[in-house]
Amino acid sequence: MADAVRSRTILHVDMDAFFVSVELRRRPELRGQPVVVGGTGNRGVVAAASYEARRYGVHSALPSAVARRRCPHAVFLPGDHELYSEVSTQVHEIFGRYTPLIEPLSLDEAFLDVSGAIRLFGEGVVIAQRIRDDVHGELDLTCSVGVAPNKFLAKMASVEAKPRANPDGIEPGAGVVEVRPGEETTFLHPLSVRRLWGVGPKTYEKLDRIGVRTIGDLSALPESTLVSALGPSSGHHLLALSKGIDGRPVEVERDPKSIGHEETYPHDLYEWADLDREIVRLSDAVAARLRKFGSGAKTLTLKVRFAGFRTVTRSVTLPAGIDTAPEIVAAVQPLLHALDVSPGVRLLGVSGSNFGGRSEQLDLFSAAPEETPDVQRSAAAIDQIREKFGAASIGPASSISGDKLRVVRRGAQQWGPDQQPDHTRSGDADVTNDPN
DNA sequence: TCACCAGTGGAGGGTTCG
DNA sequence: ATCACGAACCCTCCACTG
Repeated sequence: MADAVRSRTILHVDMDAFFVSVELRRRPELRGQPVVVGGTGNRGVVAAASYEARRYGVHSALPSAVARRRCPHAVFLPGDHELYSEVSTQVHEIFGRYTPLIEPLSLDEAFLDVSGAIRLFGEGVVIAQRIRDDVHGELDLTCSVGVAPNKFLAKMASVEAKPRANPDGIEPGAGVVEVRPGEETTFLHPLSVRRLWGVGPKTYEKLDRIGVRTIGDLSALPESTLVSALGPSSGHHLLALSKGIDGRPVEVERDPKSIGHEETYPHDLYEWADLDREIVRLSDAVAARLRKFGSGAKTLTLKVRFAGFRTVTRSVTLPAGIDTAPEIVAAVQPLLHALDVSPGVRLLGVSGSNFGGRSEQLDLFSAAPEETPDVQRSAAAIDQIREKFGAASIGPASSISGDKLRVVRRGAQQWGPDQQPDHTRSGDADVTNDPN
């Protein structure tokens, strides 16, 4: 049983400015320039910034409008999620040469448990360097790698390994940084608590109020103090992290616990006709993904962000899981209609959780086709058509916009509404109904 | 019948992450 | 002076059950 606590070697691999770096492979003339990938519209955000752009204070999640002001001469690119996804798969293929224990964190980050690969390939830092060489040699991309006995420390180490941009210039990074067993506190304690996983602006504020600024400060606190400040779960967890303790395993496959879609509109919506149409679109998208996942959702949640940025959620839980658009609309639409939308709606979202129900029941009792309700049979037909002709080939009639006979789909908009062509003020509800 | 308790699950909001 | 999207997790309140 002592084997259960045998020490591990974990890598955290983080691609450098991933989306931008992928774009630069096909736009080499832009190398060395400030380049920004992300939402191009006024309500979008930055998804990735080149290190040249970071010198001007442009970083991911920054509103595009602010980025444009800080760095007007930057080249702004809309982003190509599908391409990044493909390249990410190629990067993971390289990881797979060294270990099957890969936990993707996002398209550009992953944890690797290489404990079992050391005898074959060498120490953690050796594997880390080989991965960097493979990625650079084969894909023309660079990455930074942290090596440590657990996930948390590996992640912290990879940040230290990264290049840094400041107004004066760009410092190249070390590429690989290792935190060896025994060095945990020396490495961690001088760093700001802000760097801890789970400490955002709000938690930092709370910690700052009780005089905690570095991870060392936090580690010296009695657990009871931290628990009363942050709650039992976070308190316990953060204290462990501050001591370099993190027992979470690298998890290869994690089933999602919710599936949802949300969208920010280029103009606020006021008309029920528009809102209902959007509810149908979002429900249809969620339903399709639920069916693909092979499970119904018992809890459906509606999310509404009003023009003033106030956000509310409303949810219902049904006795059985559902996975078709009409059923989801029926569950979610009344939630929306119970709200006062007169302030204007900036964002709508629909999501399903609490999985279970339909698919399993169908398996259990294997209903005869003629007993299958119409909604489910037509949903299956829709899935087949989309399989053959693409996702945009078919959609609910009520999601077709009035003026153009075209299924309204904006699946590509990942980082906010696209740049709007100067809008024709011809009877568009969201424009003409502005109360002012 | 009442007061209290523990456990559970829903609802709604908030925070954090990439 | 403007703030995406998708998801996970946490907290608090509340109703119900025994």
